[in-house]
Amino acid sequence: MNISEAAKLSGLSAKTIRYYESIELLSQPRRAGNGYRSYHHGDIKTLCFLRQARQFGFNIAQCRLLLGLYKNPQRRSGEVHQLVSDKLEEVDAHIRELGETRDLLASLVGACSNNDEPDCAIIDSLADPREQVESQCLTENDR
Amino acid sequence: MNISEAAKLSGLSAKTIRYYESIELLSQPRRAGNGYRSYHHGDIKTLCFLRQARQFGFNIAQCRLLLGLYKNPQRRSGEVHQLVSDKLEEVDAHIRELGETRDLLASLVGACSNNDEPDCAIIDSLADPREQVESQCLTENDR
DNA sequence: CTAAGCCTTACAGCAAGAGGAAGGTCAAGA
DNA sequence: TCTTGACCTTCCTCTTGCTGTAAGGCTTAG
Repeated sequence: MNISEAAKLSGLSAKTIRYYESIELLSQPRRAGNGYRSYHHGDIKTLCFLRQARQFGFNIAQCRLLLGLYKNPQRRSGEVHQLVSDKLEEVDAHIRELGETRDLLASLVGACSNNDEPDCAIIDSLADPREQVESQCLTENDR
Repeated sequence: MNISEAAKLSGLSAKTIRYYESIELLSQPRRAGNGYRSYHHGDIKTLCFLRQARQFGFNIAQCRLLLGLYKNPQRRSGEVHQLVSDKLEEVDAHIRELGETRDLLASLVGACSNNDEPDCAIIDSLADPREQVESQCLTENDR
């Protein structure tokens, strides 16, 4: 099948498939007589694997590792497990961080008088140099 | 004061300050006789404003809007409120999405036998083309 | 014969800076 | 006075993960 069919089945775009090939994340596919790329069932599974790994937040380097394990019949499942649980922790940390950001945003939203007057607690708070000092001291002390 | 002092006080890097100037997010600062950029108290507040806005997840275009409101004594606080509550919603949506990703990752981690054998439920699941069909149908139906 | 709809390669550009080269300036110490 | 180190300047390239576009070739239907 041609690249657009492979794209449809895998959920990646044709552009993305060619890009993965260009950075050697994917190996060169077979070519039909006219030079068109030709994909088969196993290729589609690989493409799906990459799409899902990317959706889970693995970057290209990590996808390379995962793909190596996928292709390796002698892999140890413990290695896969490690990569995935590391990612889980990373996502958890990101969620916590975003949660703090959300809470701060919510407190800004609550403090603003939200009318036609120029006075605005949000503006005041954003421009306040002190908003940074504490957290900077904290991170410095952390080290 | 010179740029590195302004950087320290604002929490931005000197690189970033120059970059903001190059994209005209910041106006040209005064220059000392030797050509060095020279910053004063009001500049520091502006820099802090930008640092905080970026930390809250506003992109450069949004920072431009916010900065316009900051500099405008005739602003209506309602406009600021709108921008910030939109961002709050955006962050909320992002958190929900990441939450789903985390749950899926956690289920993968739980399903893996995590040992020296090659059999791995994670690998199988990632390569499974069906994992995509439902969500794709959903998004298509949504339109 | 032509038009649409595929396919190919190759180059440019996006955000939001970080890193580094090459050179000018300034203040302190030998 | 000379040097050394820490600043500062501009300019250029690199990053990540693609997406857009140009210019051209193949295929199939009317």
